[in-house]
Amino acid sequence: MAADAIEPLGITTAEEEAYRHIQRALRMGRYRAGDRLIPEEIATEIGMSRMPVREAFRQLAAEGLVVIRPNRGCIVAGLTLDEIYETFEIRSVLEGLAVRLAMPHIDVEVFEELERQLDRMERASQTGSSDWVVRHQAFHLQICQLSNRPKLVRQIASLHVVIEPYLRIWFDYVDKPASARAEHEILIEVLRSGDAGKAEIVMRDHIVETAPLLASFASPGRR
Amino acid sequence: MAADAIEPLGITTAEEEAYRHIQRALRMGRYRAGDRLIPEEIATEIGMSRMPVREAFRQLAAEGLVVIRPNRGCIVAGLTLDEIYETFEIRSVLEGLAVRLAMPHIDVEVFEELERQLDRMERASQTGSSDWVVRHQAFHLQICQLSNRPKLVRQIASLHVVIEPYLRIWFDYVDKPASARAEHEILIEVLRSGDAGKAEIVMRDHIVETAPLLASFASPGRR
DNA sequence: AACTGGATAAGTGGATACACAGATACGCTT
DNA sequence: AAGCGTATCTGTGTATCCACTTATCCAGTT
Repeated sequence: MAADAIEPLGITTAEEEAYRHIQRALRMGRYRAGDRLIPEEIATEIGMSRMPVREAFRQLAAEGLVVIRPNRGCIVAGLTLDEIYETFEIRSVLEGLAVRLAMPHIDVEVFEELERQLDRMERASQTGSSDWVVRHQAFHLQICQLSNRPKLVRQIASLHVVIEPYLRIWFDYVDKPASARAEHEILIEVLRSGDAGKAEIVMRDHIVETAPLLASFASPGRR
Repeated sequence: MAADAIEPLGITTAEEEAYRHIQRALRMGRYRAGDRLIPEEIATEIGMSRMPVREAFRQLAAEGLVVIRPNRGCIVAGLTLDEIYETFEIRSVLEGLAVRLAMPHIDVEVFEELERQLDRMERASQTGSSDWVVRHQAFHLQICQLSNRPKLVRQIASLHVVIEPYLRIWFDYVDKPASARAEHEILIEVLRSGDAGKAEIVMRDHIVETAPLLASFASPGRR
């Protein structure tokens, strides 16, 4: 099929495309919290009608990236300070669980891969905020995925997306990957120890401790 | 306005109505896993067009209650045994977190209310499975809400909905509210102790321990 | 001058009709 | 009987229209 040549892997429905398009924009912080997302506008931007865009809105709303108010359209969700904390709290227990469950599936190759990830993270930190945030997420998800719990990983990934714009801002202001490297080395260290319970605690602490640092900076607009 | 008299609180858009309608049916176990949900059918059932139904599907899919496969429509999501376990694992850490954060907000009135809830649960257990499951969820959510973390409570509630049909089947087969009462009394007891860390552990154990009991019964169809 | 009220404009939510593509099922050919 | 092609069905996307809510603005009133 000719279509196959153009889109090699995966069927790209219009709704999927709209979803990806808007999500990318939100992750990159292109919109600010409270901005209205006009279906008409986005539809013409991607070259489709309003319906798939509306359906993409629903999906994004379910993930907490936007808020749909009846008859008043779709606005970009902004996290209050409390909500940022809350998100990190939730992340901490979910990723803590993930790392505990991952422990039995960890072998030597994993550590090599994680070290490589850390190197990539450090290199990316010199390139710019975007790359570092992406690599940082990849590092965390890499560990979580070893738990072999698809739904759990999915929820964690979803939370990462929600806080991504805030992480970017944070990075741009403080440029703090130096200590980040050390912190993540500690994570790998506890994985090496083989103590699942301890790993869970370390992961939880690691996550909640970064929350106040991040929250101390102005969030990209409030509700 | 006359409309106010008919619908006293909250604007009920058609999409909202479709969502509630389908969700209720799914919670009650009216459909079995793998059943196809035909937009046309449901639309005429509630008296609206297919469009709001389609959007309701999206929302339900985001919550994991249904699965939308491209060009192949919407089917009721079934949980495999592994997925039931996984859901309980996630619930355990989230509700554990909730109860830990709830601890500072607990006072005397709370215990009175929780005891009343337990009584209602026990009375409901004689009425039938439906009532007991609802009361049981209410009891858990009551505690979680004290954490004052809206997003966290929302996620927990969403997980409750997903496992609700399985809880109903479980109840119908074993009728075990007797030991359930004792277990939940223990929960209240640890809340009284004021030890947040201990409460978290007790809640986590309470939840994961019920999973294997529930999973030992046939789930309502598989994927 | 500030506040309230209504008129008007804009945008969302929903209905309907239609075109297209993928999936399933059936029947045909070999 | 197995493989293949076709037919039909259904889901997805587009276009258009309408109703209703919300938002804006201007004028009138106090």
